[in-house]
Amino acid sequence: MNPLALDSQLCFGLYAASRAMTAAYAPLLAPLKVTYPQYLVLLVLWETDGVSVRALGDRLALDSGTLTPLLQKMERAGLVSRARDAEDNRVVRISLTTSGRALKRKALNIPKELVCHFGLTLPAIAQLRSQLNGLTQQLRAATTGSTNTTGETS
Amino acid sequence: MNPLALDSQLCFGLYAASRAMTAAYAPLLAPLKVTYPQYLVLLVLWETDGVSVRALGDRLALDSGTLTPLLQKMERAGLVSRARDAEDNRVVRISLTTSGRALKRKALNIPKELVCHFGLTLPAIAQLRSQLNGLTQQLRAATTGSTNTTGETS
DNA sequence: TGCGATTTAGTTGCATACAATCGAACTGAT
DNA sequence: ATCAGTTCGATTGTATGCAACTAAATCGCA
Repeated sequence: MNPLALDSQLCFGLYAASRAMTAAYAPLLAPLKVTYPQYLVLLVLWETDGVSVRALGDRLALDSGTLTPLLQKMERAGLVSRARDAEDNRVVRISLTTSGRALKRKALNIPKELVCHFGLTLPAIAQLRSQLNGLTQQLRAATTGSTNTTGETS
Repeated sequence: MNPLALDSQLCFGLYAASRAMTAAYAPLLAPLKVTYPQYLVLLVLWETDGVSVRALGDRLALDSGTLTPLLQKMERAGLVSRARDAEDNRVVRISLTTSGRALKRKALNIPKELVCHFGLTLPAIAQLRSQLNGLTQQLRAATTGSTNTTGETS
């Protein structure tokens, strides 16, 4: 069997599924006037308002090169405010505006609407998500810890 | 339970896993001097040389807006050649150069190297891939078919 | 045989991703 | 206090993705 067959690659399965998922979100996010990554930022802020750019980046696995322009757009859109931390002037804290908080109500039914299209049961989704999280952990360990070829879980 | 909890979202699991996978490929692709999407194009061409841009796009779920500049870069890099089809002058066929074909040998061990980092068994990978493919199908059906709820093929 | 609809690649504009780098702000050992 | 080292967010440059549109070529039906 060809080890380089496209359809045998888990990487391509992930890549295709991830983009298909983003495309599936697009029509649901359009009424909120936010993009998919902006929606992810909102998910974090709706859980924990006032996080630093750094904490946001840790949570979403995105760096400042991606987040800074994205957050500036959200600020211009009136969804969040950005302010230097008084304690530590290096830190920029992101806070929801009234408008950003209000958007949560319009987003509440998005998960349900999507699940309707999944063709999967809720437990199957949870199990898949769990597998993906495990895979992500393994990949990150293998990538950043590339000095460690022994396969240790650290 | 909060339906908008970031960690409960399958979408984020996919998004994070996909990017972690791309990051894991980076060091393995660096010696080949290709990016991850360019590697996917090569996987297709190593299977079927001389495909049209359209067929390539169908296979990878990418449109000409993404593929055209990417293929032009690969042409400048000497990996592929692009030529109009004599039969149908709208079609551009992508063919591997000698250099592009030779690269396959250097790529042969990439899948094995990555599996070593997965922390998953081969059957588990195959099963995960299968689930992801099914999910992708469902999402595409739900997305493209959303404008047309009547079941028309147009 | 015309000719409007369709198909194909290319182009443009916008929004991520991410590596590399920068400058300002903080930290800790001296 | 001081200064090398670190952390933080911003900036720059490159490479996707994708929607919307264009131009050329082909198709199909009256």
